[in-house]
Amino acid sequence: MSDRCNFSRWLALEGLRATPVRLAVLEILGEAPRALRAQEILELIRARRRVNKVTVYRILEDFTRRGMVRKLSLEGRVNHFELACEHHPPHPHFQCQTCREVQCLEPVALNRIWTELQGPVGNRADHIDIKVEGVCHKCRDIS
Amino acid sequence: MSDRCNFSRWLALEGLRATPVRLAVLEILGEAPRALRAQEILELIRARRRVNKVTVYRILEDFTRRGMVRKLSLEGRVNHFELACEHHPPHPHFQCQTCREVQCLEPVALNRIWTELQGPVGNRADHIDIKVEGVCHKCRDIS
DNA sequence: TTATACTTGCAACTCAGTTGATTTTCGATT
DNA sequence: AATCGAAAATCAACTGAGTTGCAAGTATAA
Ligand SMILES: [Mn+2]
Ligand SMILES: [Mn+2]
Ligand SMILES: [Zn+2]
Ligand SMILES: [Zn+2]
Repeated sequence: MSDRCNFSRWLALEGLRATPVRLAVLEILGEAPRALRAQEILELIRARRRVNKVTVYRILEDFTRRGMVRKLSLEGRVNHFELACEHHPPHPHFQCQTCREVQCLEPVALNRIWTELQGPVGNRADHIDIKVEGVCHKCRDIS
Repeated sequence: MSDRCNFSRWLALEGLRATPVRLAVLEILGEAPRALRAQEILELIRARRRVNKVTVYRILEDFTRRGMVRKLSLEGRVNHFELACEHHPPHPHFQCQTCREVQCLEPVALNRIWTELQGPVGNRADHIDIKVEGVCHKCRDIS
């Protein structure tokens, strides 16, 4: 996924130095087949280099503010992160109620329900998050 | 909202005693015009009686497991709760990115996109959560 | 009344995430 | 090459929503 992104160039465009930790965060998110928790990202970086958790949290927060990364609040207390590059448009997510694993679903057209979701007159809707909950195929096989 | 619910009877149907704290949780959620955080519920109960936070958290967890209450993961670390009685069918929510306030939106028909959201073959989708983010009318007026 | 299960309270804990201060690194300037 | 200032990383300590285990209280059943 998104192997086509030039992360060094992307950071330069944002006015950020292409430090090893920043590049590691982007590469790990770019290779991930699903949204990752901060702790998973931390452990994956630590497989290649020594790093403090605060650094990773601050980078993820900064990337989120800049819109380079999407922060997903799928369940309380633990956030998931995914790349928000041009190759990863927003899309719905599936979370299994048994194993808590998260899947990325294909983008859906929301044109028809978008206007219904604007809410009371005067609100400005910027984007829609869709989360589907259920039981994944792996957990269904077990039971 | 849902003044028509007989909470004592509902608890009896669930095989639960109609204790003062349980009734207070249901009454507060029934009167709330929006989803509430656990801490807000706690403070509203404390306006009428002494209560320990653990009791409220345990009641909310129990109600959620039984499907009497919906737990919303709108943003990391803080859950919101709302009544899931017959008068409150599931519906989308709006959260303002400025003041973080949550609004309940009208239910929308999802028939059309439901099948698209089933995901990879084999998953069983049970329900869909829709969260709209943006800026509420109050915060728009200010800026 | 006594036994039992249910409910609440208390204190201590967990853990993802945050804060502030300090040190290190890097790129520019001399 | 040495110096300097800003950006980046580190460290320890903290925050706070939610949890756990156990003791104490309360209602129901026998
Ligand atoms: Mn995704
Ligand atoms: Mn609602
Ligand atoms: Zn699963
Ligand atoms: Zn607002």
